[in-house]
This record gives sequence, C-alpha cells and structure tokens, in this order.
Amino acid sequence: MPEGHTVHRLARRHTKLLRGKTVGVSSPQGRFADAALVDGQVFRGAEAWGKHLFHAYDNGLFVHVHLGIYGEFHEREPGFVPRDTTRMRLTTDVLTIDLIGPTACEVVDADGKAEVVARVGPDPLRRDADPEMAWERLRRRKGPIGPALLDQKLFAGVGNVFRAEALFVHGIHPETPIPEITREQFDALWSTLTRMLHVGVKEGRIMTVDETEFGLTRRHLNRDNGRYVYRQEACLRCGTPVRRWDMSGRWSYACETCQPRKISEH
DNA sequence: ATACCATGAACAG
DNA sequence: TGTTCCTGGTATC
Repeated sequence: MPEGHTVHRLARRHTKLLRGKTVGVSSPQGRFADAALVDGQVFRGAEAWGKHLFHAYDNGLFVHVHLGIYGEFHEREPGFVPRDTTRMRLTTDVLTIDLIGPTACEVVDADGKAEVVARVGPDPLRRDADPEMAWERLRRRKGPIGPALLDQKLFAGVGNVFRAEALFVHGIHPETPIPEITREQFDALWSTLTRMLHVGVKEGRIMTVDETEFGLTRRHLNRDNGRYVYRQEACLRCGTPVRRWDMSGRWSYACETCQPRKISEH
C-alpha cells in the first residue's frame, strides 16, 4: 500500500535487482504498448520522487510509474503466468517483476521526467529536500492544514496515514486554519513526517506509535493497535472516540481531546 | 453475483 | 466540488 516510503523501498529494491541487467519489458494486459520503447535495454537504476517512481534505461528513456491507491509490484518466479491485469512485466534470466493497477505507467524522456519532478515539491525522504519551499508554499495556501499535508507540492510522499498520525503527534487539529500554524509547528511536522517516512522505509510498513509511551515492545504494535487515530475507533492515548469526517474527499481522523481545535490560553 | 472499500490524483466546470 | 479511473479483498445477498 503506497505512500512515499513504499515507493522509495521499491526504488532501492529495483536498483539492487536490476541495475546493469538487460531487461525484457512487456505489457501482458496490453495497456502499456510503449513498453517496446525500453524492451531489451540495460536497466540503469530506479529513483523515487515522492510517490513517483522512475526506471532509467540505457537509451535515455524512463518508465514513470505512479501506484495510486491500488498499484502494486509483485516479484514472481520465472514462468509465472501473468494475471490479465498485469500492466507491465519486467524479466531477466532469473527474475520476473509484475506491475498491477497503477495510476500511471508511461515512457518519458528526460524532459518528460523533469516535468513530472516539477509537479512534486520537497520529499522529506530525499537529501535534496528543501523544507523552506514547503513552508513558503504553505504560507501562500488557504484553508485548513489537513488537506495541505496531502498536497504533493508541499510534502511529497505524505499520504493519509502519515497525515493523520503526524497531526496527532503534535496535537494539531486538521481543521486548524493555515495562518494559525506557527513556524515551530511546521518544523515539528516536517521533522516528524521525515522520521516516520524513514521508519517506513526501514521497516517496510508504517509505524507511527512510540511504543515506549505504553510500555510496549515493537512486536506488540500491529495493524490494529499500532496507530494513534488513523482508522481507530478510539484514541490510542486517551480513549476518546476518534472523529472521522470527509475533508476534500479524503477521510480525516482526529482525537478532539488530544487535538483541540483551539490552543487553550494557558 | 454484487457491493463496498482503500495509504491517490487528474480533470471538468 | 464532484466525477472518474485503476485493482482486489472482504462483506453481503
């Protein structure tokens, strides 16, 4: 399930498996006819920008993939019969990788890649990320902070889970108007998102809860109890029922005890 | 067999 | 703001 950490893991994995190898690229489903443009080329490496993945080939072309909500890569045994939904298949002598259900799977040249990269903003997982750009863009945005955290021009790679959990960690209500967000709160959010994304890359799953807060060990945290508010019935910290509501077409989650709408006047 | 749901985003108006 | 697309697992009839 893809937020930015998943895509960065894939970039790392695909580079490890395929770099320097001649790769067969095909589209069993038939909806990626441009596969022929890179079929049989040497794989140069993979790179992630937020939720966007690029496969670089020796002829200067790239395959740009965006997984959307449903997209997945599967490593298969050689000879595995592809599902009829397999958009792209990569094959070497010893390896088969299938791509299912992406929002985007297209061949681009260097200019096309640059266009995509220009559409996304700073990615906390990248060393070259510039949080000042995110801060400036946030200042110019109107509306509440919640939807801003899903804006890929501000926080590339952040999705709904990281949004809900990071806002919780800093006690910020998702409906807080952007002008009320202080520089200190922005810095804290950026820092926390960066940490959560890195943990996600390392662990291969989203882990947002500080287990020491509850005297738990990491293995006690699972899908059901391992989040503060995202898809929780009750707040993991205080037990208040979690409020879930639609914000600009996406579910938003908050504990309105731990994330009060207004900071109390000391 | 059908409905619903999900860690996303482009596009129309 | 609403609509559409992408897929597959689970729930429901």
